[in-house]
Amino acid sequence: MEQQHKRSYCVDAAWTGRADCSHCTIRHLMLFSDLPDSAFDHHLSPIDNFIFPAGSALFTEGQDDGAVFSIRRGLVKLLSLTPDGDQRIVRLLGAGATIGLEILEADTSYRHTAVTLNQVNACRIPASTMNSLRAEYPRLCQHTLKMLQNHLDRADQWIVTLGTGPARKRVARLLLLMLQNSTEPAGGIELLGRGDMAAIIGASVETASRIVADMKRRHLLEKVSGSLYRCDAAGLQAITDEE
Amino acid sequence: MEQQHKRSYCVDAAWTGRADCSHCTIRHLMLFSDLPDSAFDHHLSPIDNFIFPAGSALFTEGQDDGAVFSIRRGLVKLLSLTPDGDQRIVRLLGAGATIGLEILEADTSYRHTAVTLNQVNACRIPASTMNSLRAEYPRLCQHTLKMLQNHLDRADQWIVTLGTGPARKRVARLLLLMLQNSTEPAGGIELLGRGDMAAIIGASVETASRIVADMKRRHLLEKVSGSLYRCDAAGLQAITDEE
DNA sequence: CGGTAAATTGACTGCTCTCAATTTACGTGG
DNA sequence: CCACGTAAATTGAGAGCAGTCAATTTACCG
Repeated sequence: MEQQHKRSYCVDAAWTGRADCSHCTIRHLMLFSDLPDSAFDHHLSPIDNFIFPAGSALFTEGQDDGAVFSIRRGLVKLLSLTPDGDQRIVRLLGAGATIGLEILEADTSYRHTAVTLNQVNACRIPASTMNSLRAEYPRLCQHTLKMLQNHLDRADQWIVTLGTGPARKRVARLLLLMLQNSTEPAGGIELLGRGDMAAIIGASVETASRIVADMKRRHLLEKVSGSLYRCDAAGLQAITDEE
Repeated sequence: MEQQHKRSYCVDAAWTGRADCSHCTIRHLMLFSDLPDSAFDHHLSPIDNFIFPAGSALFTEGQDDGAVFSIRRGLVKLLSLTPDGDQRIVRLLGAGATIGLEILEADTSYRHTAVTLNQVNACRIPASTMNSLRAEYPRLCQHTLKMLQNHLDRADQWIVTLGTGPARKRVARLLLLMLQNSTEPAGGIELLGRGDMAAIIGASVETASRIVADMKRRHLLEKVSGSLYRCDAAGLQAITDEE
């Protein structure tokens, strides 16, 4: 477990304009999928759309921006500090996920630091807007429950599949997991940095690197371009099933 | 990681009678703390109170009893299966916790197997009762959100404090965690079985046993009676802070 | 093309796992 | 209350896995 230097993440997000939820192309999987178009007509606090470059922080642990973020495109990691001062990634979230829901409870702050892994398009929804909408549309509360439950399921799966067994199996399971959620065609995924992999499976950077390098040599991973790799799902599955 | 044989847990729970929520002595921390007394006057489906002996299953992964359980006394472990077929404990829950909330979402089954670690007193609340109460009292939905968020916080903490670092530190953190939640006086805790500890920290039974035995020799743990031990919080803290 | 950060590799140490053997604890029946 | 049987806990020995420290190599950005 290496001691990661706490770097300050840049926050030079580009404001893309006021969000137009009623015409959102992916509203079916978003936070407001249940609400009628009329719900978006008048708010006190506006919903804004941003594009964050890779490596920027949407929010920081302990802070309270008073807003949740709904991810439209890209990948976000949630970081927690270990007792030793290292950072551990406790979740990876992509399009359709809503993060920072914890601040809907009064007098709380963000539980994690949320950092983008690539270019991310996300809407910032003030907590006050959520609260007023919830008063008007009880179904929103139901939907929020569903999303929290989804986070919980992911957290439990994280413990069981990425926190158990030898490092090689954990990496293989991580790659298979990313393959499932990948938007790339034909078994392609954006390979994470070794430091991020290490912070996910709870191992050192060197261990993560050795395992990935070995998988490349065995042609379980083949470089396509940049960080895009095509991977052998059957071969990876064989690793998780070993013994 | 040892291959645990799937034993069938006994389910010989004793029915203690119809629950009387309006006179519940610990209602302030229970599921229905927000509701007025009048809410409990008439339900289609009854709320029952049970006493489960140690080692019995409240519910099983994949099953759907259509009820949540509110724990009044005792300790419950939530088990998940790893890809290797072993079992991993993903949460420990005591008085005031409500488990099985996932079945409130339509057409789902329990995500874990819930097994009692000692004698447990719990109320069984049918999902239908929850749903009708929620329609009547919007605050219940709020409160359910709060409880789910609490589960999520515990899961994240689990990953970070019990899934990271060398085994000795994990055990020390586990003991400190149990000490916090302990109802025993003066640093006393009910020590878990080595198998359970191993399933929590993700190590073999032998490793857990060696660490605990060593802690006893170093007088960080002193037997009081049965599985009740008094532990040296400062000494344990020193272990988590090592290096 | 240089400069920096990331990835890889090597060497070595220490931790954890597995397999096996005891030892201890506990509930049951005599 | 004691003997017995079973399950849990402990301990030992050896192999393999993972961590650390340090050196290179590679990738990427002006």
